[in-house]
Amino acid sequence: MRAPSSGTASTFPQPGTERGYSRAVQFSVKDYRPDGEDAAIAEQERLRAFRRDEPLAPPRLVTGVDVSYDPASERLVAAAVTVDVSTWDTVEEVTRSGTARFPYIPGLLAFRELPTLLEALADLETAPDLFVCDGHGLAHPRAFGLACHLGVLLDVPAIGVAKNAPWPTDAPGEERGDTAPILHEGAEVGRVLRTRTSVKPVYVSVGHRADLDGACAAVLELTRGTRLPETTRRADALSRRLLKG
DNA sequence: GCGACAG
DNA sequence: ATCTTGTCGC
Repeated sequence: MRAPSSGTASTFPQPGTERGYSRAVQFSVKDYRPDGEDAAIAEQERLRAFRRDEPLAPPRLVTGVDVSYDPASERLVAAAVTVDVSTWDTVEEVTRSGTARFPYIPGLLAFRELPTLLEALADLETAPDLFVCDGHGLAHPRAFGLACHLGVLLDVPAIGVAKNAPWPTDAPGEERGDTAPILHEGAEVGRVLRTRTSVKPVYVSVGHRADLDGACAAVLELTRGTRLPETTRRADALSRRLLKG
């Protein structure tokens, strides 16, 4: 499917059409901020048509993204860390500091974090095989969480790994690797995945250009002895270190 | 009306 | 998201 012709006065980016800002992600956006909650929801529903499913091959370069926030200053710091899964080395880091211009509203997290995050990602020099987001993808009330949003705007493979459930789910078994489905109207839109035996599971869902089996396999690969993916941990550490330090 | 609600 | 250290257990 192609981007819709902009006959209206939409200032929103057309997926996959932006060029020149970054060699890696080829996307630019100065101020991606809908005017209110209804407009934000409409934007999610507009972009949802561009989301695609694709088999995800075992990735070598994986980029974890995360955003830290300081309520006092209303300052955001976004970080992205690319890890070479074959060596466990960090091969690239980018960060960006910004100001919160959209409130945190459950279901609309992307509008708060994406502007700063996209600016950080524009500095990436190497395109990874997969982006791992700190939040949901398809396991979202409108089936368009942060991982879908980021994936579609940049037209890159992306998955969501959240620390909390989007809605009540069954619990997986206690062993690492055990899963339970995240169901929405009978369809499996994500998976509760136990990444460490007897430790609270994570919530995995596809964002864009990935499949759930491949997503879960990648997450298990990235969680050797930790609950959260190594990519997420490094991005989190980097963003909060910059926020404070 | 009230509470819950990815980060 | 953030406020916050050590501590118990595998």
